[in-house]
Amino acid sequence: MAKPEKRDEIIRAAMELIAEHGFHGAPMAAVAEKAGVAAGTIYRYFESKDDLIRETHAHVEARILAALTQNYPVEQPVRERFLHIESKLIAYFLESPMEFRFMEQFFNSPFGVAHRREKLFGNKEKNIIFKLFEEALEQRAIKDLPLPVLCALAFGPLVDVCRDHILEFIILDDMLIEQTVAACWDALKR
Amino acid sequence: MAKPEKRDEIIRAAMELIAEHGFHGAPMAAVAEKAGVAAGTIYRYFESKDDLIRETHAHVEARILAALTQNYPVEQPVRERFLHIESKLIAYFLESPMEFRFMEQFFNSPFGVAHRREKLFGNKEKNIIFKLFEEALEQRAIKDLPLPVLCALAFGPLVDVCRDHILEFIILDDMLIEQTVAACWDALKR
Amino acid sequence: MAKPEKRDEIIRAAMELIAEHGFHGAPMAAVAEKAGVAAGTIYRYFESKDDLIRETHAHVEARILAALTQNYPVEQPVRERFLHIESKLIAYFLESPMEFRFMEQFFNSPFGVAHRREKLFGNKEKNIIFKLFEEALEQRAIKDLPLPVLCALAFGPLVDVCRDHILEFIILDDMLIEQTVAACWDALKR
Amino acid sequence: MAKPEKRDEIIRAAMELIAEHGFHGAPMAAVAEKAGVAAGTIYRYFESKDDLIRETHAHVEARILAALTQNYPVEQPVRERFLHIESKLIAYFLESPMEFRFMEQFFNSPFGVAHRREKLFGNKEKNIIFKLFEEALEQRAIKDLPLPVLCALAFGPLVDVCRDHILEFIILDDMLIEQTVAACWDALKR
DNA sequence: AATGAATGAGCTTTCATTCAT
DNA sequence: GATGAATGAAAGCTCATTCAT
Repeated sequence: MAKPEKRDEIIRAAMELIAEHGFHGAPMAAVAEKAGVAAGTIYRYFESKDDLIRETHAHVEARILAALTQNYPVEQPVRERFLHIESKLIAYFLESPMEFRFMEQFFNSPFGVAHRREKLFGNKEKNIIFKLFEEALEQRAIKDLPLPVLCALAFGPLVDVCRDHILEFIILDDMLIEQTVAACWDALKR
Repeated sequence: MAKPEKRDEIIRAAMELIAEHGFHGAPMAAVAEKAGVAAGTIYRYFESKDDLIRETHAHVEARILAALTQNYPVEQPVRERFLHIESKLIAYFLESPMEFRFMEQFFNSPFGVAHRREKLFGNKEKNIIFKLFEEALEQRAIKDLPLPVLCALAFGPLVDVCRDHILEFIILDDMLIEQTVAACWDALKR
Repeated sequence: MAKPEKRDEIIRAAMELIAEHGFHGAPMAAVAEKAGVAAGTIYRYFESKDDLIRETHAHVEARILAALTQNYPVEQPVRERFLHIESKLIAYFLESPMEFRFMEQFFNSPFGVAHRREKLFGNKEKNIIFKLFEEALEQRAIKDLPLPVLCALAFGPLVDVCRDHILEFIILDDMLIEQTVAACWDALKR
Repeated sequence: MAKPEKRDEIIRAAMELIAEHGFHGAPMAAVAEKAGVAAGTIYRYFESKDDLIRETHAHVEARILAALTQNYPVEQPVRERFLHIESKLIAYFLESPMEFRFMEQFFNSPFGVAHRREKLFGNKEKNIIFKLFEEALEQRAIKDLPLPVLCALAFGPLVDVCRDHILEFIILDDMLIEQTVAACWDALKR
């Protein structure tokens, strides 16, 4: 197996184990076995378990961002672009429940807090979502609230309904997805 | 120290350690030290670590429910009652950030999933929130959506903004709280 | 409850718990609960767990010796007396499986070794069995072997069959008991 | 140290500690230290302490069986074969007192009971001893008694005298061994 | 570069014993 | 005398990480 494939296998194994069993339930030996490598090999690609977790997160985040960006209707009004992002995100999570569960584990941990802090206050380039909200604010299309509050209104319910679907508390069909996304827009719009 | 005080001290210690460091940042030895008892003493009050966690959750949940119920405006329209609950909940969380963080850890764990499943599908008496949503649905005051979705719209953003406040990503003043709660209502209302 | 009754209750509780679950499975707290006293109370009657075990053994041993001595046919030939002892012993063990199991636990432990050493080499008065063997040796009724070997031939099989009966590997009826005892005599007799 | 040697060292350490101090005088840390490995290492070779004990027993049992089978006089009458087995067994135990004491601990424990039950009622191939007794029964060379009773008569005294020798209550010289074995045969023979 | 056996600190839990009431 | 809550050492076991091969 060539080098980058091995790295990917390790990340995939870590992601699935963490998604299913939490950080606790993903010992390095189990990650190694699932990835088809020796335990020591992981340490050639990642400095430590923490590093592996952060890199796994970066990997998943990149895939999610790619999914959101695909067919992004740049030319359309903010409302349409918002609905696009929300729908794509829900669709992605429902198709990739492992990645969803991994992200939940990640955010609900010291890693996630550090990551959000960096995103909000660091000097990294703003992502597509932040840009959309800023444009919407300028156009006075949405309520004049701080970015974190807008994110909360837009994504808080979305994440909750995805979780409930994955846990089989509800069944999210197209109709319900549309209604949920519309309700989130109601929360945001002026 | 009398018996119930010791139990309370242990619960408080567990709650704070779990809030700050998660379940695996809260070894029983640390809980014991923080509570000012010997490690073995915990097992006079709780069968196991799992039991301690569940009892800690029950303790916090009872306190939250008490806070919501206090001065609950039974006679007023559903919208006012909804605003009451949301405001009280935010107020409680901001005053008790440890309890908030504990609840987050709890819900994001096998305990939390089991607890929600029981709440949704078990035969326990419906709580004040479920009752309010059902009344609101009957009056056609809110969108006709499944209970879990309504909860997501009402509490998803609320929890997010509380977390952001506690992590000092934003500062939730009275004005901002009011606006956030109003936005949640916008998401729900027909 | 008067003092000696309490002591007896503790001994009975210890005996039964040790018989059923071994020394491991008889924590002092369980002994106390079974005896209907507080944990600390045991230490008024016995210095330590070891002491309790030794006293429990002495208690059971005395009861067994009493059973053997009852109706002991002093006037009859050694063979008849031997058969009496063997039969009484088997009868006692089958009626009191708890005591049998306790004795097995006891002998198979450091306590038991010390106790036998004391019995063989100490200056305590010889018991009925030792006296019987010595008389039989004088009369040249049995093989000229050291006392421990005679005990082994006489009681080794007996203990084994009692254990097998209690564990339900065999059913010891009167016929089988008689045959077994007779076989033991065959081993001893000249 | 190569892999199988390490496993053997652990078994040897466990066997000796259990022989000398019983199951609860053999904590895993002590076994590890005596074997010259780290505590965790044991768990690479054995699933649990129970597993280690069972494997240690299997190891010792295999060695004993090998000793009995060596030079087994297949062609000779049952009596000679019986005397062979008894003598070899005594010889083996006296040469390997640790293994003898380990086996005593093992049989006097839940493990041993389960093991005997399996041997008596399971469908495993009969061992050399059971086969010998069955042949002897067919030839009407020995008393018509259930297998467990025959075992008791044959091995009960044998085990007792070995124990007494190891504990230095008696000294088993060749003469005494021969006499004891002969006495056991007297118990069995018609 | 890859392996996987070995490590040992750290986890949860038990229990003989003490002592303030 | 009796109580039983409290103690804390010690148990079995796990797992991130290292390193000789």
